[in-house]
Amino acid sequence: MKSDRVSSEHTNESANPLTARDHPLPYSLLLNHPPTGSSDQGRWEDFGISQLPELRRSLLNWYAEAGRDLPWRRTRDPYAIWVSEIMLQQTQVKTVIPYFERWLEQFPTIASLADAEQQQVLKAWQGLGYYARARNLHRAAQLIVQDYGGTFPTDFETVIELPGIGRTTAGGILSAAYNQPVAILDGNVKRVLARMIALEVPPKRAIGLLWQVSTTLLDPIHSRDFNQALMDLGATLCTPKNPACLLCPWQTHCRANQLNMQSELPISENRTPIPHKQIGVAVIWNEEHQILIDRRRQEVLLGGLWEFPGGKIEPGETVEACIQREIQEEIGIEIEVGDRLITIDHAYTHFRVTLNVHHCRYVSGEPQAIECDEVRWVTVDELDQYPFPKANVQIIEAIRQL
DNA sequence: AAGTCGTGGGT
DNA sequence: TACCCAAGACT
Repeated sequence: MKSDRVSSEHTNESANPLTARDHPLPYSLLLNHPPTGSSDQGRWEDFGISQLPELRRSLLNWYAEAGRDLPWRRTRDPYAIWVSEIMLQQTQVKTVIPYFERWLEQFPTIASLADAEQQQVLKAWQGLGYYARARNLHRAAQLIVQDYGGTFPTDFETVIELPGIGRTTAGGILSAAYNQPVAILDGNVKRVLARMIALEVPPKRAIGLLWQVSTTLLDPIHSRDFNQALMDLGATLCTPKNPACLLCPWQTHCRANQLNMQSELPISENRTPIPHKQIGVAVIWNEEHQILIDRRRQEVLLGGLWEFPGGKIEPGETVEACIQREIQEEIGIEIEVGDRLITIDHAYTHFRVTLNVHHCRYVSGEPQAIECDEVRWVTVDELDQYPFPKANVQIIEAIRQL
């Protein structure tokens, strides 16, 4: 276990002045039972001054025993911690670790990242998803070099202005790198706190309240460890399904556990069904046995990545007709649509697609970047050098197996 | 201020 | 299978 678990370079208690009693919870947000008599233990209002030391102590003690040993916890380099925080957005720890290790070898400093080409950066990010994170990380590195001499800033107001860094990520970086008492509210913390106070609305509907709770609970001395501990608690014990309440340091303080409602909380929003789109995709061969690929525009889904051109199949349209039309509209060339290469089903967050991929033969015209940033003829061996989204990597694999 | 933005893991 | 969810930010 780490020896520096309890650190104290930052001792500014006044930075965390809020107490629960300064911000009483509206009764409407509490789950059953009015706050009357002596039977109202566990209400959020009761996490006042007297409760806070015990809550903080018990969590920190648990963390010292059960906290995870993660690569980015072995450093205080704000750049490395920043990279980890960005990669970890909406992404599981297990997925991030290999990307994180490779990233720091390839881009060991802010300056080295700032100097890199965007294509290099996206290639290193390939497979992680949410590619705006990589584009913003790259842009922010260049801003830090330009405006702050390549040194990561230390004040919250400056950090949160950087592209890709919101309130939670700023708090995560500043507490982890400098032990500053800045609260966080990520998915883990939302779930833990929603259960602690038995929040009776979906966390999305009570963001302000949850920030208050996180800020109030935060240990002003051991801020780094406290925030890390809170996230570990959510990731390892206070899990979405089957939380291990018997092992939880806050078991006796948790209102959800008191009410035996830990499996019902937090309340989730009902989602609207997602659409399913049929897409025609062209693998266009020329007489030199090269393939035509295009680079997607920066702002759109998968912005900056390369793809095999194509588009949505209109109602009543055949796959072949769609491909021929899309290539004429988007690239400005004539092709002949041939055999089917592969069919790929892929699920994004807000829709599903079926890629109907066909071999095509180039016929005439000069390829133009009409609805993309760039088009290029490449050999099969050169495809590796370009960043592609996952569904297109599957197409490349199918091509290689020809 | 609801929609948008990827992919992998777990059930 | 299909669905949920993950160290959220941006528009």
